[in-house]
Amino acid sequence: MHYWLMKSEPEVFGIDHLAASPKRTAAWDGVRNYQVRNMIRDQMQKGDVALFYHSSCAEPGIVGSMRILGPGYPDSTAFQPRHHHFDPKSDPKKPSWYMVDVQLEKRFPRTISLPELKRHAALKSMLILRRGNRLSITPVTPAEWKTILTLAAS
DNA sequence: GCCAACGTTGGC
DNA sequence: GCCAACGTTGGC
Repeated sequence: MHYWLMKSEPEVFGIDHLAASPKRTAAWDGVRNYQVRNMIRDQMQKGDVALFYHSSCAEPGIVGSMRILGPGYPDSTAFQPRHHHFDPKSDPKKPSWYMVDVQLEKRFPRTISLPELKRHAALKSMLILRRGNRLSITPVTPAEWKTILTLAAS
């Protein structure tokens, strides 16, 4: 079992969108970075859990938690010419990109903001806080996960 | 809107 | 394989 943090812009796909999806479930598609692709394709599995992070918005921070419903599978949006995530170089017989199904577990009662994350010594190694980090999915340690759930409930 | 940081592309 | 140019991310 792995712990993850997954970033999304709330205006594009935020926690409200996931909450409003059928069964609070959606495909996390559109990943177009090889490091992130590798994590989805090679590591994600049913039973993993993930934090939902809002980026590029008024209050960046962690807003909830999700379940990973199964292993990664080919990202079909890469094959659709009119889709804005279309990638003509992705061959359906040898897909370049992968996505994963996620289900909203909990919307936190408050946003754990980026400045708050930075304040906690226990979180100082989080990859999301590393300068220049641009990966939309990053692994989280069990200790970080626990700390964040505690903060969310406080 | 600015800009630092990083990934990708493509000429050589 | 090098590396400059370019595009994207994301906080501020």
